Amino acid sequence: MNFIFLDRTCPPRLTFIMENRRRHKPACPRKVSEKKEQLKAFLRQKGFKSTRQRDIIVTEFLKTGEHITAEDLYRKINRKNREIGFTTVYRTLKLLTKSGFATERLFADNLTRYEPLSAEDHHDHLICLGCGSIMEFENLKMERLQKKIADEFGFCIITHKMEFYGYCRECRDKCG
Amino acid sequence: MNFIFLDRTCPPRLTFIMENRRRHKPACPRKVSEKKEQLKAFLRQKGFKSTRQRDIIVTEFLKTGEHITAEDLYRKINRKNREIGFTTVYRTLKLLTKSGFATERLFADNLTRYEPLSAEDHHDHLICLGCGSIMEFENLKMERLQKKIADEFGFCIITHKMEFYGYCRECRDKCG
DNA sequence: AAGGAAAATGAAATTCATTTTCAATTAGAA
DNA sequence: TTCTAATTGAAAATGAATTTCATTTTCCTT
Ligand SMILES: [Mn+2]
Ligand SMILES: [Mn+2]
Ligand SMILES: [Zn+2]
Ligand SMILES: [Zn+2]
Repeated sequence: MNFIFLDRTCPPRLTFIMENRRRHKPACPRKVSEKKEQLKAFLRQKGFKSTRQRDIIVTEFLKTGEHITAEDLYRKINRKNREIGFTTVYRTLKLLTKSGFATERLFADNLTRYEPLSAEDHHDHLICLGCGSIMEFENLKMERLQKKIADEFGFCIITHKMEFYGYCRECRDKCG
Repeated sequence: MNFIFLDRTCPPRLTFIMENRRRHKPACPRKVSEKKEQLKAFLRQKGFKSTRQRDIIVTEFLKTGEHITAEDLYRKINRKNREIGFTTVYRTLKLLTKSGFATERLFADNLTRYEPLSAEDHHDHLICLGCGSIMEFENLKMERLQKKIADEFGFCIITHKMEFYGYCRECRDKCG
């Protein structure tokens, strides 16, 4: 598991955030196999091949459900399947991303994480510097305000990135 | 100069953004020397030393005024001062950051840039995928809304990151 | 003005996540 | 089954960021 040392810029102080401890939101088995069917169809349609490795990797990725690095997913898979290489895990996550089944995220610790999420779907993140938990939100008012600000500049937004770093309820209560 | 290839995640399409072309906002000479005095006082107070290299690097950094990589600042300085090394430019930018005279920024191209800005001062960015220009904004309503969202999660925000990627007025008009 | 300790410098080496290479293997169409 | 293109995985390459270390410089103390 990745222990993340997040180097905060402003006050020259080091905090660390641990591996994502958010209660998992693993897709239910039905959803997982549904996704897998979609992917299989997609691969076939594009002339890609379905392989044992891809199946295992995708299954594990969808089961896990949240912001995971290629490295961590590899380790998780490697426990049971010693023969699957890191490179294949890495490439499968890239493939999923390009195919619209996953989204790449780069948070402040500068490690690439993936989450099973169709490309169109959007949300932003609250990241706890204490325990590393990641909360997600979507706020219409926010999106509207963003558009309004952009408009004032004559700027047309294609994507945006919004992340809050701070302390979650538990960590705030604990550390004061 | 850094030509930045920004790999957008969603639609698997490559765009590139060129070196920051924003009209420069170099601090006026008076402000520059004022800052330099402040820094000198700071260094002395902390037991650091004032050196010819630091003076040159800081001067050039403050003159430049905007989001620049260590590499680019080095190249700029190296034209006139062949004997100043990259490492020293890098270390000076780090020092300025730790001292609160500069802020580190990591945009989507994953290169560390620095801007001369005191740590407390805050703004967000609009980044043009066409020409690489970077616009800055600050919006009170936005900050309040962020706080409101965080509050709903019992989350206490320490810092946040908000960046819009898209096309500026000129690029929008040009490319349609 | 020396002298000396601590800090700074810069070339080169290291780190570390990410990405690519390449030879061997495999999927799946014919 | 055969053939071809795709896939795999170990190892190498990449590239920005950071550290190392021998040398030089600053600046405080005699
Ligand atoms: Mn998410
Ligand atoms: Mn800025
Ligand atoms: Zn927490
Ligand atoms: Zn533009």
